[in-house]
Amino acid sequence: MTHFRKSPICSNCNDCNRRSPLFSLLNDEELEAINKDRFEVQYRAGEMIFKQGSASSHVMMLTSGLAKIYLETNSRNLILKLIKPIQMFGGPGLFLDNRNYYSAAAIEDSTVCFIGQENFRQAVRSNPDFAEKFIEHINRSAIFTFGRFTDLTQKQMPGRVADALLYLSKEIYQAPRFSISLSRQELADMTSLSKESFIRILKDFKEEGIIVLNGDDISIEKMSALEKISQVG
Amino acid sequence: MTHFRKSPICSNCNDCNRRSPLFSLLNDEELEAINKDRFEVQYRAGEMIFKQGSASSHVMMLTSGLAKIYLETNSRNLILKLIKPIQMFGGPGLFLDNRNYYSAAAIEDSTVCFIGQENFRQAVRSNPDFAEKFIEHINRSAIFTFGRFTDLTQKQMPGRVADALLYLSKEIYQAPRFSISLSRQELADMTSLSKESFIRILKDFKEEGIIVLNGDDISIEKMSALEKISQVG
DNA sequence: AGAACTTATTGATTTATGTCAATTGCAAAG
DNA sequence: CTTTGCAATTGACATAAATCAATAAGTTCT
Repeated sequence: MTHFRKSPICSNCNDCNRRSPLFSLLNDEELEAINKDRFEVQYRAGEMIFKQGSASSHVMMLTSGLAKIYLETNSRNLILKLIKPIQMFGGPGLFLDNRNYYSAAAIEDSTVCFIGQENFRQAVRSNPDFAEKFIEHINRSAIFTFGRFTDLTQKQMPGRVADALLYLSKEIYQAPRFSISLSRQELADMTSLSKESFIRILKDFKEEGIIVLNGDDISIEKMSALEKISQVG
Repeated sequence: MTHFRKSPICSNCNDCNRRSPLFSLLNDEELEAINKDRFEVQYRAGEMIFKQGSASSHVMMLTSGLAKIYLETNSRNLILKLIKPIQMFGGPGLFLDNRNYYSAAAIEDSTVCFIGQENFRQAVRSNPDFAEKFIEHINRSAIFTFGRFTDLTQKQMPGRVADALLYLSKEIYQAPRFSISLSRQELADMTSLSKESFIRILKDFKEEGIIVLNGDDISIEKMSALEKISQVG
């Protein structure tokens, strides 16, 4: 009997199995070992999940809500990606020095499932399919980062704002119309722009009829125009 | 009897064993499988090794020379990192869609050893230590990329030029004095600056006595000043 | 050595983007 | 319903960095 509640969405690891291509490769025994140790923590919007530089002892799955993965620098934060259910995060320091190389924070109220590193590691060792799939996952992350890399270093403001909107629409909310739960500052942090600049471009898009904007409600009216802007940079 | 020559530095995989922490974990059998299939290709300075978007069928080791890994975009190239002997490259598309997500080209005359993907994959599957070490390697790359990411998006010109010089001095040439084999354009591509801007900052450093510059010969006179500039950004 | 190229350097100018400051809008607390 | 505080917006201005154009310095070829 514990006072830590498990989220309704994740009563046991079979839920993750159904939703994550990675865990479905585990056999009963491996799964049970992970399931036995795992625990969940609930975060309020805005709360930090872990901080860059701190010790990293678990692999994490976001089971509800929305979180941001971001790099902290002298001056500002740079949001690398958003995490939605059910996605894994917390990886890079694993198998290395067990430290976090980025920070994570909840954007909406969120639930995170913590999987013991040892169990995870054991699964990698004992299950080659799992190991391959995990490598695939890491590589996919690396490729995603490359994309961000070129986008942020080579495109100018309109292209980057378009990228952010397309990312939110296609990857996160999966709809042309959505109510955004990120602040303007966070949107700017996604694009490595100042919030003022981000707002200005957003206003331009609105005036050009590419989007309809009402506070936090955004509707993309001319998807192809936005894609064009993203491509041109 | 083949007309493809093997490089003197890499007569067989034991050389890589001695030099790469990764391959030393393989047993004789795994090593022999890899050794049997591997082949080497020699590149002249400037030649491309593979191109972003093309099919990726091998893991590669640079056994001699110097190469650049770079992302190609509409407008310019962005050098992600340099590869020197003996380092592995060519990874991200493996275990995924077997395509290259960046380009590679020789900066100096170079030799590349190609390791069949299937053999490599088999080693990952059969040898958990190797798998772990490989994951460690990928994670290290990811972390390196994060560093580049923040450097290029957050620092301004002097900080980025300082980063490039420090990287060349500490990681690549491992000396405070070196003769650079990259063109000014390539140096600019490392920092995501125009070549004119890079040259101007280099000139500033020279005038401030931080470096002595003579064509392609660079001597870092005030290492700590350069580190300071790098940190401040 | 000179011609034809390419690469590096420098200067003048334009442009993109950040910063600072003021105002507005909105939500929580009394 | 007002007050208080914070986020969003807008405008004016400053500055970092790119671009364009001209010259200089090397390279390669003959």
